[in-house]
Amino acid sequence: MPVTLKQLAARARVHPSTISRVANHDPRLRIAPLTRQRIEALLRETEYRPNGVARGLKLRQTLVLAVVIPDITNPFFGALFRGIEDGASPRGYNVLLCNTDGSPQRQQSHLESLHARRVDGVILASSFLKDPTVRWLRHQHIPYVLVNRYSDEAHDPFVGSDDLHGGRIATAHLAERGHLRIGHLAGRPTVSTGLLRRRGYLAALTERGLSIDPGLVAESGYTEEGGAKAAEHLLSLDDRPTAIFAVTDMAAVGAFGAARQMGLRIPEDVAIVGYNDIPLASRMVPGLTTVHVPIHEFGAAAARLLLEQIETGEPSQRRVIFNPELIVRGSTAVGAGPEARPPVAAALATE
Amino acid sequence: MPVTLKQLAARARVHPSTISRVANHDPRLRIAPLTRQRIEALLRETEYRPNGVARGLKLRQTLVLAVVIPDITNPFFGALFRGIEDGASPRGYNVLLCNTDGSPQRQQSHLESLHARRVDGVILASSFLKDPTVRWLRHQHIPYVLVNRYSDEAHDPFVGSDDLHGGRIATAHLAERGHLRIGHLAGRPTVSTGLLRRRGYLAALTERGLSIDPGLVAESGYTEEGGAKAAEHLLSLDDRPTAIFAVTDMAAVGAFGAARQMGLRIPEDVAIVGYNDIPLASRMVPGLTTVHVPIHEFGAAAARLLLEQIETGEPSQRRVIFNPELIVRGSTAVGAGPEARPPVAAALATE
DNA sequence: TTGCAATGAACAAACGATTGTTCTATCTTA
DNA sequence: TAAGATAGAACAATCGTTTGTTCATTGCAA
Repeated sequence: MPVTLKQLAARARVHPSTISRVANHDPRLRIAPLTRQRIEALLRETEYRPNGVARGLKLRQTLVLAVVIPDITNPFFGALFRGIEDGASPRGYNVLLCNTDGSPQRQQSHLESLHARRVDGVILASSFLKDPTVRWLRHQHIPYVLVNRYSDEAHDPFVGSDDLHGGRIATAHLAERGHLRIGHLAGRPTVSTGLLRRRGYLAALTERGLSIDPGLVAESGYTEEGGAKAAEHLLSLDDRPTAIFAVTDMAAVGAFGAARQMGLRIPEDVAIVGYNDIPLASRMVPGLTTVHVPIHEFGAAAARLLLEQIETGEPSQRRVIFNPELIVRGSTAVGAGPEARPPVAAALATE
Repeated sequence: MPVTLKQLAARARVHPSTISRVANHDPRLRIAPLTRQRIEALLRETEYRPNGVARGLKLRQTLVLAVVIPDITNPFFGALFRGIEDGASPRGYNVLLCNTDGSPQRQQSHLESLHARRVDGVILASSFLKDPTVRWLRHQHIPYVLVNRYSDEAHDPFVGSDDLHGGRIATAHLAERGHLRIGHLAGRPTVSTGLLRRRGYLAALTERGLSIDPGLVAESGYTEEGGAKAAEHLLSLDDRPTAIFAVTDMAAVGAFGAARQMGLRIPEDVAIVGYNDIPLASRMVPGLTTVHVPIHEFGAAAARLLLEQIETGEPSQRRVIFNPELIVRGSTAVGAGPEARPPVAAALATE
């Protein structure tokens, strides 16, 4: 068992409080130089470290944060977590990681457990629009920050990107490449990123005078499997899209697989754009054109916002919005669009 | 502030201990049915949850585990973490995640911090051979399990794969494909996986009667960048290898990039084998031949071993070793080896 | 020598739970 | 009816810190 203040006090023949004051460099402490030296030597010799649990009880702060995400296996959240840890660790915080797999129930039960542990704050990257869990967090006065997805436009501290704009530039890029039938692998409209990127997609179509075909929007969710399924559906349509904007890179990866499976070439037969610019995007062959967002920065900024609230004791409503940026790679290569070579379906359609 | 036992006691006009006993279903409690009902109603009404910090102090257990890894951004560790959480979460544990970036100093400072927090146990996936940090863990009587890498052959509870065998079958596979000059992107010999997979590589060469050329072993570490650099070096040699066994998939991914950069085709000009079978491996083009290990199982087994120690209070020395399995994919495709088409360097060498 | 200010350190009350022990009625039983 | 058993709940110590307050010395000035 690690040494306690009381044991040290016994050895030094002083009161535990005196040891505590020496260890904490209490400025109000008046102490004889010799006594101080004796105690300091003892502290070093025993490598005394205060019991964090007892300290947490007394000081009402645990120096623990929690991060709640859908799935750490998704590279997006790996990078996000690093950003958070890199922001929080130097300030003495440790970080709990909780995966929800997208289940609201697991999210709520994780949060209740975290609350019982008295974590100092929570970063939530798995929130839904109008999420009761977020309201619960607010109601419990637990400091929190939403990241990537928001829940309620105005009231939550939030770090993310302008998803509407991101969806728009991704889709506009495909339109500029000459694509007329652009499909969308969509997130659920109950999630802000899903809703906004879809809106951006629709806005871009309208702005370019392209017709909107609801049949070209397929809900994929944010996973590779979901992306593969939804893409397979779209690409099996009689007049299939010549291009697809996927709500996330992982969905795009699924679409890559589905297209390959169906013998379609990328970008010749179908162009694909993703979202997030995870490291995998640049490693694919061809490279995945995608909307870049500074994932690590998301995490770092979220940590900052959270620590700020913890330190001031005031809930914040600050929103940090990064500007998404299109990164063009091979999956939408020039000269491969429909203007260069009419896709199979288009050719058939002229019969 | 959440409600406390004392406040509830005041409202119910009983002693706090009575509330505690009702809340915990203390079997030794004798209580009037009406009083019990009154208290139970109060507990439900106020949604009382005991303060985990106070509970931790009194019971000397925090229900928190910690996972220490090099970098969660590496997909291997993402899957590992999920395995751990899936094993620990149903038992009421939350899990702290700490990244070391391979630095022994960060590892040690993380562990000291975790110890001060009185985490119930630690899963360490970033240990070195003869790691002073591991000795420190043992000395502090902190329950721990090493995973993937071990530190000291006999004395630590460990979950991993037979790396010697894995390195051997990976290399043997390349030899069977007809490769005579097989390079190795190696891990540092101060890490068990690095050392053993290298030994496996050497053993396979010897067994196949192939000559051992120390110049064909380049230290890459476990990152993509390291793999790229080391591969570039090997592939620039006058008599460059026609095949490469990389110590991990991430290093292999780096090698993929380097080969591409140099205009070499995979597998025609250079065949590549990785290790771990991360999801990325099957998504590469061509698919990456690799040594499969059950990563999620690693995590689940490590959690089991750790919880077992925590519950019995006895340090364990159990070792769970999984059998690695070769997964053959396009990066070592048949008919593309040197017997089918002499690689450039070999052709030049005949001049 | 008395009185008062420093000085140096002990005291004690939290923080919020858990749990062995003790106390006080009430009820049996002889 | 007195003694003992039992039910029902209070008491109190403890986990290891932190921190406002109090207490004893000593030193110095009057």
